[in-house]
Amino acid sequence: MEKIETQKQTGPAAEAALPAPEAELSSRYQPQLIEDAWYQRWEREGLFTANPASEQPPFSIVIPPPNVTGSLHIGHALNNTLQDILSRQQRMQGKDVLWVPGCDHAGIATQNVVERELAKQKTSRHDLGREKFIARVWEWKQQYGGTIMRQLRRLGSSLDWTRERFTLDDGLSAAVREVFVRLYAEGLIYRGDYIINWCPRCQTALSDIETEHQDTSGHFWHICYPFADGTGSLVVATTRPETLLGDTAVAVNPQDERYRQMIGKKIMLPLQRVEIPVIADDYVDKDFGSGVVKITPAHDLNDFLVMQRHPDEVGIRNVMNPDGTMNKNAGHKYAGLDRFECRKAVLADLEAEGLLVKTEDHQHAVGHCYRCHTVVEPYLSRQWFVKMKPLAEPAMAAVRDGRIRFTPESWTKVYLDWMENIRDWCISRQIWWGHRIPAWYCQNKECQEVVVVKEAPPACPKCGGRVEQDPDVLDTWFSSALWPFSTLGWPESTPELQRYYPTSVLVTSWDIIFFWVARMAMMGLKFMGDVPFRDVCINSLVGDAEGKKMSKSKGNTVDPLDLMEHTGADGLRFTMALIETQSRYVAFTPDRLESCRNFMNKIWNAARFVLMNLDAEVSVAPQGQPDFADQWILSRLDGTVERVQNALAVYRFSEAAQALYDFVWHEFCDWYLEVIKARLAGDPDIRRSAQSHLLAVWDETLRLLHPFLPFITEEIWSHLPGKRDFLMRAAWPVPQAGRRKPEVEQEMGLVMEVIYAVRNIRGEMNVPPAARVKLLIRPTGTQAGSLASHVGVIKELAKVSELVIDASAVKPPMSATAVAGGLELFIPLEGLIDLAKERERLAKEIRTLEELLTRQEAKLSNEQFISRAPAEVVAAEQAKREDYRQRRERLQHNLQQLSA
RNA sequence: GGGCGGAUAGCUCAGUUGGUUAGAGCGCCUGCCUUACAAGCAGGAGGUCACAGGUUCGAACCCUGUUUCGCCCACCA
Repeated sequence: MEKIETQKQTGPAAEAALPAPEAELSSRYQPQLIEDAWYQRWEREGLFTANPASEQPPFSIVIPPPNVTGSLHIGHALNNTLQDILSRQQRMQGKDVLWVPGCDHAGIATQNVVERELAKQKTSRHDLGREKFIARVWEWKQQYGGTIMRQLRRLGSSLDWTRERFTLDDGLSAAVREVFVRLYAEGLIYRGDYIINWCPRCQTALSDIETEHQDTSGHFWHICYPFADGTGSLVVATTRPETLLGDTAVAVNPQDERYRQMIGKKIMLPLQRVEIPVIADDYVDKDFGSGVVKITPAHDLNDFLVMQRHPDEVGIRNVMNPDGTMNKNAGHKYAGLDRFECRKAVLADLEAEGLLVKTEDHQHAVGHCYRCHTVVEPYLSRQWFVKMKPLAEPAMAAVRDGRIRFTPESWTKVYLDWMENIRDWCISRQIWWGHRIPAWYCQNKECQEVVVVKEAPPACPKCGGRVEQDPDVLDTWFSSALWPFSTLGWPESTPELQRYYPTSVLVTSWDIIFFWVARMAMMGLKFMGDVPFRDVCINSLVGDAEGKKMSKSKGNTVDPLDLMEHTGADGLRFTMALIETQSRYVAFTPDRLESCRNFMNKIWNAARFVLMNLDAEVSVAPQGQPDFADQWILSRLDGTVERVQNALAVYRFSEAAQALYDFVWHEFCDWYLEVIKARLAGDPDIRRSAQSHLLAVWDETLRLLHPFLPFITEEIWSHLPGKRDFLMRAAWPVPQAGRRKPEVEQEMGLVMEVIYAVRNIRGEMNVPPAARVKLLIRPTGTQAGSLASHVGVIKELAKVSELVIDASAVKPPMSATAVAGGLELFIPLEGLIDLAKERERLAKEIRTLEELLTRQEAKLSNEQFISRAPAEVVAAEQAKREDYRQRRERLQHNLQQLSA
């Protein structure tokens, strides 16, 4: 109630902005005049709002929350179009639909954006301090954060805006703390010193999957490590010579005969002039390189693990600052140098000392920050981690036993493979924008208690000392992992949570299966005891015309808002549906968009035709018996309903869109509308019957189209006769067995064949379009009877002046001939016919038939085929051969006659 | 190193358990401003489905291998 009141206040202004529906459709399709208005009407009427108290079965989707920093790109357009198609279809099918909108705070990304703003103003987050900086980000969020949500409205997304969420909302933040505290209590969250991926530019830890490995051509430097006692040396190879400064051991394989004697000896580490031991560890592959590995525990994961296995022999020396420069442990000569500068300096110095044995080119994968693409440094630091194995087990089971089902199915393996090899998740980030880790440390040096609780404790519960909260925040994906239940009110037991969890389907792209889908599965099972979604529909990534991934840096992006400006939201939506074929990448090409815009125009014009041929009093209830053409189109429509329904049920959006396109354009417009014109111009009774059936078919077609094309269909619908509620809440069509008429479709097929054949002759013979021709049909079988009732249609659509059907007809001398479905067609073309041309045309047709016949004979002379193929297949092939034979004979006969 | 996906018309792509003359959009050619639509209508050309084997009565589709393009994962310094 309250909501409606507030809306009324803004009502008059909004109302004034809406154009009053006109009696007729404008002669041109102008989407920009109708789309925003309809969205406002739907939203004001509460048509997007779910009703937890509803009697209807629920259907729910949570949006993959876009980054607050973002604006709508083509991938969002695709992803949200698909979700909206499903939501609208389900709503029309009587479900109580909840599609939850919202944004992700996108920790590092957003912080980077605001920091760049600050840099422009010659200041920084460090100048501002934590509190002021965070306030600044919130300000920024208030100002720009709504952009993408507005753009989703523009696209027509039927999101329930009364339930919009943001990952930093109070409720969602409470959920984050709840989860953290519970996992910590169970020992599934822990804190420790490990090698993590460190971005020296963002100055934060990253998880493994936030590190993107790129193959890079680098070098392999072989360096001489002399023994301390002067008895020789070992050669080690490295791709990162600057880490030499942090070496605390050299390792060989214990089985390696070459080095067995050296184990336990001391190396005098070059440049650093410190002694380090030679140790033995199985990790060393004796067949790789020299079989000797330098051990740098503070800057390499494997080396760190080696150190842990040899705690008494191997020390640790961190030689780098968080910003990627060398620290004083690196030695005064190198301290302060950037890591890559230091690399050069180290190499130069080794060279000078004659210790650089050789330099090889080397291809290797180098980790880069997924946010800023800086080279990531393996770095020893104290971080928070989630223990993943116990969480992954149930998440794997849920997929294995089908409680979660991927579409396309092939993603299942990707998901499971990753889960099988999962490693603990580093969740702490050294940034400020995000959920602060709910851990407090007692400042009393004697105590040092770590307190992990949901709300800040006033003092240390153990010693009463002062506590300070951990300065770090959580990985953004930690809160995203809770999205399917945190948005529904968890940990409170809300009606929404009861009703809409598990959600029905998750629609997302494959690039975030690990980041998001897998983690939601784990967290949902852990905290809700059930999967977060039943189906995972994986949509494509949209590339450019060359199939390249779109990115701002490549400059090959297209702005969906520009596209909608040009084509309307519906045109873009249809393009998105048509393009989604479940392959990894789909190419966005402007001609595809163009053809969809043309389709919108076709629909608009069909609507105009329908409207201008309806009288105001026409009722939707069909009057009188359906005519042959009505039966045909209803049969085709019914098939289309089934195709679209089946395709959507398995998320084959392209197939569904294609079925709609074909039906509307090539059946409804090309044939039904053309055929019905005569009846609409006929006697009042005939006209009325035609109108009512036309309206019924069009009515249902609009319903079928609506989930794909909500705006244009709603607009057209509103102009149809009769007092009409929103199309958006009309019932979606269902297939009705009684409407399928294979015999009618077959008969219509024959009529179409005749018309095609005549048109072909006209086209090939260059008969002027306006000129009418005579047509003589000689039936051979039983088709004559059925054909007789379609004389009018054939005459009209094939531009025939006079049509004779006669089994004893004789081919008139100067005439063109064709054979269609057991019928022989003669078109007398005295004066018009070009004999040579007709001979050529016939000869070509005969050649085609001859080729087919040869193939057919070969097939049928194969005894294996006759004996082993199913009888109906053999029969069909035989019938085909007969058909080809007859047609060839007729045409040959006619050709001879023509030559005579 | 492991895994995945693609190779079909000039271009971008469909082709759902193997069985009509392999389809669409765009482009191309011919003719049309025919009162819903030139953002359109009618007709047409264009493909040894990457290659080589195999399974089968029958393969674009299933199997094996090859070539080639792309992607994902990975603690060989």
